[in-house]
Amino acid sequence: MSPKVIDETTLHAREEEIMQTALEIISELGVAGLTIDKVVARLPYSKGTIYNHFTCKEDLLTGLCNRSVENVAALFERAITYDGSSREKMLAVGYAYMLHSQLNPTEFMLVISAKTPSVREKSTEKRQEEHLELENRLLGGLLKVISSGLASGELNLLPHLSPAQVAFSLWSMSFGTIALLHESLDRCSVRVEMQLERELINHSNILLDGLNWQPFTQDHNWQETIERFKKELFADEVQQLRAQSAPT
Amino acid sequence: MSPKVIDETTLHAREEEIMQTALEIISELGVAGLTIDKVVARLPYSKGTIYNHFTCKEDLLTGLCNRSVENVAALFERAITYDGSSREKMLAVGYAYMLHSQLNPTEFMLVISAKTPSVREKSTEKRQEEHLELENRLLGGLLKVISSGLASGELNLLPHLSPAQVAFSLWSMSFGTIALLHESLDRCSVRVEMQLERELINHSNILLDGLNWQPFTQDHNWQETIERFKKELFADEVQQLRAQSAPT
DNA sequence: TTATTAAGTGACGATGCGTCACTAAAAAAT
DNA sequence: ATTTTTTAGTGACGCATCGTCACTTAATAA
Repeated sequence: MSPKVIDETTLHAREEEIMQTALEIISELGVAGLTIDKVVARLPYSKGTIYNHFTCKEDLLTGLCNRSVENVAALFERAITYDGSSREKMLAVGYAYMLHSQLNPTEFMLVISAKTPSVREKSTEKRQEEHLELENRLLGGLLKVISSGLASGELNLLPHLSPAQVAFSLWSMSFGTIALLHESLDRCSVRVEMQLERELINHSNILLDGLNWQPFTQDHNWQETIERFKKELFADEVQQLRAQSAPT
Repeated sequence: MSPKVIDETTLHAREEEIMQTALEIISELGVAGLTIDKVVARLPYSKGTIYNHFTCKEDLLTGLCNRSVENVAALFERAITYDGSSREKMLAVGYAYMLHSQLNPTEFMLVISAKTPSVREKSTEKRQEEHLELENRLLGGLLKVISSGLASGELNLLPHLSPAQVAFSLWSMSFGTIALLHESLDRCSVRVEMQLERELINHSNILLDGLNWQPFTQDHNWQETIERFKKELFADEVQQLRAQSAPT
C-alpha cells in the first residue's frame, strides 16, 4: 500500500481532501463538532496519516482558514479589474468580500475562529506565516486601488492619513459589518432589520465620502454600479447565491 | 452543609463566584483552556453544583459574555453624559468601547467566542434572551445620542438612512476596528503599524464626516475632546490602563 | 422523632485527542 | 534474487474532559 516516497502532487491532493472533509463536517456540525476521529471515519486514511499532514486540530483549522483567504484574494484581484473609477473599484472589493462571506458562511466564521489565540498558538509556524502572506496579498489589492485613486486625483488623502490607514479603515469597516450581520451569528432586534448588502454599500459610501474620495455618493448612481458588478465581475457568484437561497 | 432552601442572594453570589473563577482560568489559559473540572478544582463546590447553575461549559461562556456586555452598557451610559456636542458624545461612546476592550481583553474576545454558533446553540434560552436585552440596552444609548443630534440639527440624516442604520454603522465600524487590532489576535504587517486609539478616532471621524455630522473633523480640536474624555469621563479607566501597561 | 425534599457530591461511561510501537512495501545494497 | 534500509501508514492505548445520575446530607414539615 505504501511506497517509500510519495508524490508531492498526491500529498497535496490528499491534504486538500482532508480539508474538504473537515469543512463538510464543520458545515454540518459547527466548528465545535469537528473531530479528528470524524475526519478519519469519513476518509480511507488512518489517524496517523492525518497527523502527518496536520499537527493537531487547530493546525487543520488554520489550513482551512488559509484556503479561504486564498479564495478571497482571488476575488479581490478580480474586483480591481473593474472598468470604472477608483472609488468604484474600492466598492467592488468590499462587494467581493461580502459575496464571499455569503457564499461561504462556514469559512467566513472559520477565519474568526482561526484568529483566536487558542487556535493560533497551536498551529504550525509554517501555516501561520502562510496566513500573514495571504493577508498581505489581500491588502496589496486594496493599496493598488488607493494608489490609482491618489494618482488620478479622485482621492485626496486627508492630513495625517497614510494609504495603509485608508486600506485598514475599509477593511475593518467591511469586516465589522459582515461579522455582525453574519447569518450564523445571532440577531438582536436591530440586526433583524439590517440587510447585509444594503448596509455594506451604505457603510462603504459613508466611509468613502468621509475619506474624501470622489465621486461622492450623491454624484453617482451607485445602484447602477452594483448592477454592473453583478453582471461584469461576479456573474457566477451571484448565480450561485441565487441558486443557494432559492431552491427547495 | 446543605440547607433545604438556599437564599436567592447566596445563589447569585455563587454564580458570580463561578464566573469570576472561570474568567481567571480563561485569562491564564485561554478560552480553550477553560474546563469545568478546573473550575471545580478552584472552588469549594462540586461538579454537580456547578451544573446546577450552568447547563454546560457554553452556557457558562454566555454568562460571562453577558456580564461583560453589562459593563460595556454601564460605560456607554456614562459616556453619553459628556458635556458637549452630540458628535462628541458619539465619539465618547466609541472611546468607551475601546477602553473596555483594552481593560478587559479576555472579555472582549469572549463576546466574539460566545457569538459563535457552536457556543450559542448550547446555551440556555434564558441566557440568550438576556444577551439580546443587553445588546438593546447598548444600542439604546447610541440611539439617544442620534436623536439629540437630529434635534439640535448637528446631524443631517442622509436620505434613506434611519437612525438605527446610523447606530449600526458606528457599532460595526468600532467593532471591526477593535476586533482586528485586538492584542490577542495576530498582527499582519499592516496591523503592526496601527495603534488602536489613533485608528479608532480616525475611523470615527471619517465615518461621522461621511454621515454629515457636525462639527466636521477640521472644524474642531478633537484631540482636546479626547483629553477631556480622559479627565472627565474615564479618569479611573485611564488610570487602570496606565497601571496595567507600565508595571514590572 | 420521623418523613420529605431540595441541595450537593463525585464516581462513571462516553467521547476525543495525540502518540507510538508496529506493519507494509518500495528502493537500495549485496 | 535476496537482504537491508527507509519511509508511509495503522490503530490501540493512555490521558483528559464532559455531563450524568444514583446517592448522601441536612433543613424544614409533619
